[in-house]
Amino acid sequence: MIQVKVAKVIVDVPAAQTDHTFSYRFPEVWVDLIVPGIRVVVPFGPRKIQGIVVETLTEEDENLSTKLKSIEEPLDLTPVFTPELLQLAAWLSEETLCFQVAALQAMLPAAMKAKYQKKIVYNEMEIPEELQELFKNRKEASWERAMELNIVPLLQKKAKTHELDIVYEVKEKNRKKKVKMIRSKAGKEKLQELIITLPPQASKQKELLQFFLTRNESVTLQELKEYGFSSQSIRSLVEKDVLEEQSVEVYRDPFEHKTFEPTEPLPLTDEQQAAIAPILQAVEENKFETFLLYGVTGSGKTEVYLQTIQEVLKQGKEAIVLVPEISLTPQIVARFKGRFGDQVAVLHSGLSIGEKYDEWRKIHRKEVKVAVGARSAIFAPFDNLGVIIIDEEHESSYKQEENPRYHARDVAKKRGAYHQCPIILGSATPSLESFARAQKGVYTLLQLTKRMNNRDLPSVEIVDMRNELRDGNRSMFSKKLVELLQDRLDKHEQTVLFLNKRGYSSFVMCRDCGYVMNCPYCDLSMTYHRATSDMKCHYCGYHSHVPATCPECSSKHIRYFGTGTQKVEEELGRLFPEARVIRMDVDTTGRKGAHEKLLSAFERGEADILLGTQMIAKGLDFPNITLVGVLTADTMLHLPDFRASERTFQLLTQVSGRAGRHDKPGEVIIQTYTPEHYSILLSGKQDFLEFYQREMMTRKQFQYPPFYYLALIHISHEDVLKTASIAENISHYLQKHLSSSSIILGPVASPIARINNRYRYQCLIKYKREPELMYHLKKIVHQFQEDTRKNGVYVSVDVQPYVLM
DNA sequence: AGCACGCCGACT
DNA sequence: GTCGGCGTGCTC
Repeated sequence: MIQVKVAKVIVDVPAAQTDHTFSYRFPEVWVDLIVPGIRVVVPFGPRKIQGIVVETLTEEDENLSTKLKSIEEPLDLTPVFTPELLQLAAWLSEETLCFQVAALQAMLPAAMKAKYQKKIVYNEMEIPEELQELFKNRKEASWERAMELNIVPLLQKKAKTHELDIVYEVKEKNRKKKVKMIRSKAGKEKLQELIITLPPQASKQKELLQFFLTRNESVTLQELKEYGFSSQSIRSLVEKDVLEEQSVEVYRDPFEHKTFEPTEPLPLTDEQQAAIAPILQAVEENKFETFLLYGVTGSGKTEVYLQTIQEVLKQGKEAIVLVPEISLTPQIVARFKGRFGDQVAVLHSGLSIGEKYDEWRKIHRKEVKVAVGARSAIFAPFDNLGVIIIDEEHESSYKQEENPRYHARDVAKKRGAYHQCPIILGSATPSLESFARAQKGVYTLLQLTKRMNNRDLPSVEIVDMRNELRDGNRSMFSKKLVELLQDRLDKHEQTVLFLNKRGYSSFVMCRDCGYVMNCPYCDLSMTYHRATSDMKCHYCGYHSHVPATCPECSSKHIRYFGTGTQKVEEELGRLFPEARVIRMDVDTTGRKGAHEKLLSAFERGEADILLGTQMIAKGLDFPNITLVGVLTADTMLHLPDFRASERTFQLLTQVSGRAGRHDKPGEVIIQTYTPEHYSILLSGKQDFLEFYQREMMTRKQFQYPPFYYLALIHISHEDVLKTASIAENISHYLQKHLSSSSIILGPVASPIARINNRYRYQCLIKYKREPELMYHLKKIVHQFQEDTRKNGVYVSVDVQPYVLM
């Protein structure tokens, strides 16, 4: 009996019908190459696609397996997934109900996602007249060109007779960056000899030889050119076999022009000492334990992380540090690079696809031991983890809002259990979920209650804007804030002004009838864009001109509610003409590196006031900031979201923490229309514990996390009635199959009732214990995914959702 | 997802 | 009669 090598492959086709392994044979010579975790190209129907090998086995050849197609080629030399990550992907797709490919894809840098290209290859000698236009004397042409020329049917006909073939190619998106290096192939004597024997007119070549007499290592082509050598003379010597040209793979270095000040471990305070001791013990004992490091802003959490990592490295293990997307400022990178130098890889959204790929490869090749990055860095392909740290653990950016809808915290726990290593969740304002777990003893609570060097927390004043209005102040700056701003300008100290833009998008309204322009396809008001001076829908991309008159009442009184940062900036200019203002928002930080540039300009004191949105709430740590102003504290408080209070408290506390972190004491002004609300009141006192108690009562009363778990089901369809009826069916199914202790809300129309002309309904499940839940959810999704194409219904599930819209 | 195959309407 | 519309089923 003949034995056949078979690989089970997950193919790169995200669809319900292909969400399983496909078996392929592969030749004996590839046994060492085709292993679980490697990417391959496989034939799939008429095309070639990428796949990931998840298992290999040897089978007896019983005709059956001879029918299998064969793997086309491997795409990697070593597996890109460790066995642990393959296992993790399987778990992830189970837990988040996503396709297996989606889970696997989420673990790789974007550069490794396959790109497909369709092309036409001509097989016979003479290209006929009617195809000249397409092929232009070459044997290959792109499919796009054929489409342009409108000759696809002709080509399909010719493909049947194999006069030509339609070929499907797999291409990698990103190539490795290579640099041309030149080195001498000959010995010194040979070079000397050539300098003498070459004809006198080859003077440049002689100079080049002279150069290589003094430098016998490789030199980059670029460097040679900088010395004034031409590619012509280099080429001549390469042809003479004296010099050699080789392509050497290099990393793109996002921090090329930056030096990181090396830092030494700082002496720990008693509190820090007490906090780090149990962590170090867990590291030493290889114990999987989750710590919640609750430390007020400026209490030195980072130093605890750094010294933990130091211990982990000493044991020859690796560390992952997660930081929230936007806060990964150079400041934080600098602290890790400064302590651990080139042992650190940085993975975050500010890097280009190529740069991320290179940083990822450093981990893959075991050239670094620490990965610092945003959410997806939790999948760093380490195989001997010693600790996982999640800084600002309450941040919502740790939850991915598209498939796979995972929370990095859950993945961290899964990996921690596998590697038997501790997890540290750090925050000045922990999420209620985490703090409740710490209270119950599921997590180990560690506290840092004092700021470094016993600096006081900034004094916070809450200003009631209703009083301001009553007193005739209609501007967005309270008298107190204006006063303090002037004071800081006089003292040459810096101010951070924070504008919570959410719920404030710039819309256009008719002042006579109150008409607001809505997107015709989505139930949303459209946003005004000053740059293009048109209206745009942020969900479907539809845009149109701003009407000159109101479409409803023909009034000419159309008003732009473009509140945002631009307007504040204008008003600042009016109030303080001498003030230098840096504005940070999506408009000014759009380009790569802009974010960083603005911040460092502010750090150098090139501006007096930094004005911005969410993005400036965290990570800022400049000594000269002594005033923080929050212009509208309550804009996010009234969002239809059970976490609105929590988010408000967290944000205000974080922002306040920006002031007075160094020698000078800080002041904070919080402007609000609801000063009596506990999340505003308590953030002013920086009293997390009190806030926690109050908010827990509310959550208990309204049956929300952490007292209940959530699962949200979305249903969408072009037809409202159809959507509602499917939602109704799903709700019935749940009522029938879930335990009576679970609460099923809905079906109701989603807060955004229509996007892209599809109506949206949702069902929210609140549950405490529901062992069969995943089974039922899977069943629901499968049932309706099955006829997605038949009837256009789309059903998706978000387990433990963060956004309920 | 893509692609091919197949079955119906409006054109040379 | 054929070109091309998109409904349906399959991909190891």
